[in-house]
Amino acid sequence: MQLGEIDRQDGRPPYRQIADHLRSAMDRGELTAGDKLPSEAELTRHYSVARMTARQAIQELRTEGRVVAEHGRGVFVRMPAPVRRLASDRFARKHREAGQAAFLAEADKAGVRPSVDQIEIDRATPPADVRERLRLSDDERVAVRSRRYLADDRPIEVATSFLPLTVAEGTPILEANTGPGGIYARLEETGHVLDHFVEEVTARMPTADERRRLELPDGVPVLVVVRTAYDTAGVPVEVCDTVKAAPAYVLEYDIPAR
Amino acid sequence: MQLGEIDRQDGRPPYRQIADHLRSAMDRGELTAGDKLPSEAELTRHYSVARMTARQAIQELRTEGRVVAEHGRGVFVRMPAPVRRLASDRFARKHREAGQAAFLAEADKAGVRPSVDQIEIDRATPPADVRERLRLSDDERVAVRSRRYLADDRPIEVATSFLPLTVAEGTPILEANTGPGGIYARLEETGHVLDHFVEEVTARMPTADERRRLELPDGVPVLVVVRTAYDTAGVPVEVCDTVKAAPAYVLEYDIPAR
DNA sequence: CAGTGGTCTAGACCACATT
DNA sequence: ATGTGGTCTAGACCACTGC
Repeated sequence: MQLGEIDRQDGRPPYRQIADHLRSAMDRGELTAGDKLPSEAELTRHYSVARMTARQAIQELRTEGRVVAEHGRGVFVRMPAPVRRLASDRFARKHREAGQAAFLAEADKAGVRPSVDQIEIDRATPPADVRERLRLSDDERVAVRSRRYLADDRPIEVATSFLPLTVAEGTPILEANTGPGGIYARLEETGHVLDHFVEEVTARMPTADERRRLELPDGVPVLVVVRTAYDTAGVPVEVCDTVKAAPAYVLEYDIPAR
Repeated sequence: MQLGEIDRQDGRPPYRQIADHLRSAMDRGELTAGDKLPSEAELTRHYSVARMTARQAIQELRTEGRVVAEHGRGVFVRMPAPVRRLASDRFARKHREAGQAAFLAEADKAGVRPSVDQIEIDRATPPADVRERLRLSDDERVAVRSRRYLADDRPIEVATSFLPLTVAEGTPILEANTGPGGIYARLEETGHVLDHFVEEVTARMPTADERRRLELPDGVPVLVVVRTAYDTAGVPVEVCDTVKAAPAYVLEYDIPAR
C-alpha cells in the first residue's frame, strides 16, 4: 500500500493529508471492503506525527462512514451493506391476502430470516405531528405499537405505529401478535378498507438511542419514513414512523406524470 | 444554563457526560437554535478537564449535526433548515403547461428566489447504472446536463440528467437554457409524452465535493434521488440524479393500496 | 487586542482482542 | 503478553472574529 508523505508547505493540515492518502488508497482499490487500515502506531511512525494527529485523520474517515473502528482489533474499510430495495407495491393488497405483512413479504423475496422483537404496546396521547396527521382532537388517545425488525438477527428497522383508539380498541392490533397479514389486514377486517398511503421521507443523523437499537457505527445516517394510511372514506387510520439505516435501503416510488 | 458535574464513578467517560449535559440543555430548551454553547475555555474551567476532553464532547454534538462550530466565533446550536416539502404532484403536466420547470414551481410556492448555476452540458458514455436504467447498449452515448439549484443564493441541490442522444440531439436540451417548462416540456414537444416517473431514494454522507458544492457543515447527510422518466410508449427517456441536504427536505409520495 | 476554535506534541493509563 | 483503539492531560502555536 502506497502512503506518500506529508508536505509541510501544502496548505492542508497534516491530518487531512493523511486522511486523503488513505481515502485515495481506498479509491484506487489498494484498500477494499474489510481490509485493515495501518494501525495508529504505524501511521505515527510512517508520517512522524503525534498519535492524536493520526487519530484525527482516522476520525475524518469514520464520520464519513468509510471506515469502522473495532476496539482492540483495528480500523477496517466498511463493508457495503447489502441493499434492500423497497418497491412501490410493497403494501399491495395481494400480500395481505396471502397472509403476509409487508416486512415478511420483503424478507421472503430477499431470502433472509425475518424476526421482530422489542415489541411494546401502549395507550398514550400522541405527539403533535401524529395528532395532526390523524386529525385528532387535543386530548384524544391512541394505540402505540413500537417494534424492531431484524433480518437474520441483524437489526434493520425500528417502527412505531399510532392508531386512533376508536379504530384499534378491541382488535388484535393491541396484542403482541396481530395475526396473519399484520395490522393492515386487521384494519380491513374491521371495515377500514385501505385506499392509499402517503409516505413522507427524509434523512438525518440518528439519535444515540437509535444508534444503539439499530447497532449503527459512526457516520451512518438514517432514513425516516412516516407513512399515513387512509381508508376508502378518506379517514387516516394509522401513522407509522419508521427509522432505518440509510445506506442499506433504496426506496422506490412510482409517480404518474398526469 | 445548568451544566451539572462529572461523576467519575459513572461508567460513561467524562467527555460523554459533558456531551450529555449539553444535549439535555438543548432538549430542555435552555439552549435553542442559534444560541452559543459555552466556549471550550469555559467548559474546561467548569468541569476541570483538559481542553481536548471538552473538545471531544463538542465533536460528538457536531457529528450528530446538532451544533455548528464557527472558527473565531464559537459553537452554536444548529438552526433548523427551513424544510422544503416536495409534493407528489411536483411533476404534474399543469406546471409544465404553465411554463414552469418543477424547481421554479416549488420555489414560487415557497416564496424564495430561485436560480441555477454551475451548468455543464456534455456528451459522454454514462455510468453503468444509468445505462441500465435507460436500456442502452454498451457504447451508446448520452447527453449529460449537470447544474446546481439555489434558493435566495443558497445552494439547495445538485442534479445531473442523462438523456439518450437519440432523444436529446438537436433540441434545446443540449443548450444552457432549455426554455419554458424545462427539459420535460421539450421532451413532450418532440413526441415523448411523459407517462410516469420512478424515483429511487436513499441517503448517505456527502462526498467532499458534494459538501463543498452544497456548502454543508459537518454531520449533515444527503438525500439521493434518482428519477427515471418514462414516455407513454414505456421508453425511459431521462435519468436524473439529484443530491440534496437531507434535513432540509421532506419528500412526499402517494401510494395506492391497490 | 482579547477571545474563540483549529491543530499539534509527547507523553500516560485503560479496555479490548488475539495469541 | 502484545498490539490495538479509547480516553485523558498539560501544555504550545496558529487563524479567525470582533471590538
